Amino acid sequence: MNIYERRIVIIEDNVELSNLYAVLINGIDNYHVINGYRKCEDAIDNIRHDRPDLILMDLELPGISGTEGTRVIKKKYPRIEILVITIHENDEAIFQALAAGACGYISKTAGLTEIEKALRQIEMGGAYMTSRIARRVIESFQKSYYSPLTKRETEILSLISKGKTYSMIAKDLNIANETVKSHIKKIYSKLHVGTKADAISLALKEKFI
Amino acid sequence: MNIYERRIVIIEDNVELSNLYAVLINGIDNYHVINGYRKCEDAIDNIRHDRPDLILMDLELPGISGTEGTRVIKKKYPRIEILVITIHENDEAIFQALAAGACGYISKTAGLTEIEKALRQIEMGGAYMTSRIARRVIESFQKSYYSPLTKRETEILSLISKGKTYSMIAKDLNIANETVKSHIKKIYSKLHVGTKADAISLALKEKFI
DNA sequence: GTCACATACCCCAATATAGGGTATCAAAAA
DNA sequence: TTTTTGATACCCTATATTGGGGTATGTGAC
Repeated sequence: MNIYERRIVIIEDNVELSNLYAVLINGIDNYHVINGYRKCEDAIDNIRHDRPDLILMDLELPGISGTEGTRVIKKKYPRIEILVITIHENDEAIFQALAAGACGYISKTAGLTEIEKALRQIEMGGAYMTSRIARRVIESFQKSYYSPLTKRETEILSLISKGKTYSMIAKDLNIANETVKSHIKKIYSKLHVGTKADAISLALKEKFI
Repeated sequence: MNIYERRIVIIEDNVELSNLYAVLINGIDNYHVINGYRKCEDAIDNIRHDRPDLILMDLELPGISGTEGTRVIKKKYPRIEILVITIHENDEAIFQALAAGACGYISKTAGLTEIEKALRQIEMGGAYMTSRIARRVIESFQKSYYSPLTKRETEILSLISKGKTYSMIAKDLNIANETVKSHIKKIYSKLHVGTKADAISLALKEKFI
C-alpha cells in the first residue's frame, strides 16, 4: 500500500451491508477499507489509529446519529471527508447531514459504478449528490420572489439583521436617522410585528432577506 | 407543437453561438426554441409573448448582467427556470447566479449530451451543476470547524444575530440576564470587537454562526 | 392624477447596551 | 491531582437605542 492510497472507514450497523461495501470499495483502484464499525462512537475512539481520508457514514445509526457524528468528526478532524449513505431518501435529513459537514450522499441501493463515481468526485474536491438534492440546496439560499418589502426596506432589514443600529444604517446608506426609522415602522406594519427579533425571524423564515 | 412542449428562450450576445444552441435544443425531443435575444432587456420586453418555460442565459452580457437579469426575471416570473451558460469557469460568478435564482449552469464548451442532460434534470425538478460547484454551494452553509467560541457563546451570538435582546435571550435559555451579558463580554473579547454589529459581521464572515 | 416609494422631521418614555469589576461550581485537561 | 475552562450570576454607571404616535414632500410609475 503506497502513500497515495485512500484510507476508508465504514460506519454501518448492518454488518452484511458493511462487508458488501468493503468488497466493492477494495475493488476500486487506490481505495482501501481500513476498518468498519457499527457505531459512530467506536469509530471516533479509533480514528487516530485508523487515520481515514474518508468515512462512509450510515445516517440511521444506533447511538449518536450519522449527522451528529459527522458534526463531531468534522469539528475535530476537518480534513476527513464524509460520504453519507442512507436508505430513506429524506431530503431534510440529507440536507442536515450536508450542513453538518458531509460532502455528498449516496443511496443504499447504489451500485459499484455510483459509489466509485462519488468517491472519485470527492477526491477531486467536488461534492456528490442527486440533482434533486442539489436543487433543494440552492433553493435554501435563494430569496423569496414574493416579498412584500420594497428594495430599500429589504436592504434596511438586512442591515438590522447584521446587528446595526439605526444610526449605523443611516450612515451606511447616507440618509437621515429618522428616515431609517420611517422605513422600519413601515417594515413592522407590513410584517405585523413590533420588534427587531420578530421582524428578522419572520423575514428569515419567509426568505425576504 | 403540443401543450407539453418545453418553450425555450436563448439570451446570448454571440449570434452564431445562439444559433448553434437553437439547433441543438430543437433537436431534443419535446424542446423548442421560441426566440433568441442578444440582451436581457429585449428578452424581458417580450417575455409575456414568448411564455418561456426555461431561459438559457449567458452570464456575460451587454447591458444588465445575466445574474441581474436572472434576479429580475425570477422576481416577476418565478416559474420560469433559468439555466446559465458561461465561458469563464468563475466559481463566484456561478455561485451568485444560482443565488439569484438560476437552477443550474453549463459551460460554453458543453456538447449536446450535456445540454440535454441539464435540461432533462431541470425538467424533473432538479438542478444541474458540476460537483465542484456543488461542493462550493454546500460549503457556503457549513459552519467553520475552527471557531474560537464555545457552544454556549455560539448559541448566544446566533440569538443576537436574530435581533434578540439580552433579556429575550435570558428567557429563551433559562439563565439570568447578567449571565447573558457575561457571555457577550467574553464573545467581544475573543473576537476583538465592541459592538453587536461587528461581532455578527465577523462571525458571519468567518462562519462561526 | 393617484399611488407607491424614499426621504425627513417632531415628541416621548422605556429599554438596551457596553464597559468596569468579582465570584462560584462543575467538568475537562494537563 | 492540580489547573484551566465553561457556564453561571451579581454590582455599578452612563449613554444609546428602540418603538409608537404623528405629519410632510418630491419623484416616478401606471
